[in-house]
Amino acid sequence: MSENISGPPPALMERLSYLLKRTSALLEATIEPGLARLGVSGREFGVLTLLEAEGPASQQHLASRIGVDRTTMVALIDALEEKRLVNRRRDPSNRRAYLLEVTAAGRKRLRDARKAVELAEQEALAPLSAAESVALTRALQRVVQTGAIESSEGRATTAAS
Amino acid sequence: MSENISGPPPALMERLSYLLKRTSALLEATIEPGLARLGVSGREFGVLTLLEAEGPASQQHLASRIGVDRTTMVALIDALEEKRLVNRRRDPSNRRAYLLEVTAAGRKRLRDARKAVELAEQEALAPLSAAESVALTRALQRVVQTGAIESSEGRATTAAS
DNA sequence: TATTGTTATACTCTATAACTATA
DNA sequence: TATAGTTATAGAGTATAACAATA
Repeated sequence: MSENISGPPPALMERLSYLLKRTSALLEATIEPGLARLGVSGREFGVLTLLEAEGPASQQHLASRIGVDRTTMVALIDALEEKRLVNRRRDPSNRRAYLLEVTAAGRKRLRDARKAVELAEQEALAPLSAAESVALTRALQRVVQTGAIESSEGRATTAAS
Repeated sequence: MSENISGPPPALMERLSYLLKRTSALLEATIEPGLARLGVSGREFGVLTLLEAEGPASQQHLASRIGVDRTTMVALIDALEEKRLVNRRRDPSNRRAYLLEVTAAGRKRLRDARKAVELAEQEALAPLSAAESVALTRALQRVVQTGAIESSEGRATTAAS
């Protein structure tokens, strides 16, 4: 009947796993509203980013790149296609597969979404100096890079958005 | 039929949200096997840590501290109680509530689990220098601390383990 | 009337198995 | 026989609603 505005548990603030999960959730919560106003989810933003960067690709390719099953990809692309942000074209050289491509509207939407995401990222990183933010990003990049190499000898790990 | 050992998409490696999610997933994947061998999940480890640090507490208190619903807490405590790691005692001053407490076996298990977690954390952070690891932890702590303050004016965000 | 723990239930997310059309 | 996309379905995880005991 008193201490209800708790704040994060000090006992967990030294646990890197907790810090990462919580920071990730925090950033996602900061990002999602902005993206929602633009009519895309975090994951859709990831798919659009990937598709623009790595050219026309099949659903399967995209799925493996993003770390989800190909069956999960179906609904994702369904939604993006319905919003006219992505196009399904048959691959002439393999008519089982699609060549997915970002539409003009999709590229425009992606630019706006990227701005919204970058704004949210800056907001979440407000307590850090510019140099610290860069250091954080670089550190995470190295961990992911190394971890990805090692886990390619074992099971694959997920993550989109 | 060639580029199958992909690695992380460069297009997403500048996205902090992606880096955080992926690092978090990577670390969790590194931690879980070690904890599994000790018979606890990541979330159970979090509950034990919290309970040891913040003394006897009710399920509701614990749930709000960890950011889950009180109904979710029931099964969690059921499992910990069945393993004799946590004890349910009625609160004499409020017989609706429990006073949950870590058993002696629970404290022992927690010590072992903490060692396993710290080992996994070091493994995941191997590509960073000691100074960089500390900087990463400190940076995340500040982001979480600040973010927690701001989101207490809005909705609560989750994260356990 | 409100609160703690509980259960039943529904919802979300994701993967596995099985089908189709292509190869 | 294998592969790309699809569908149906099942499993994990979580929350909402409703109930009993207590306040």
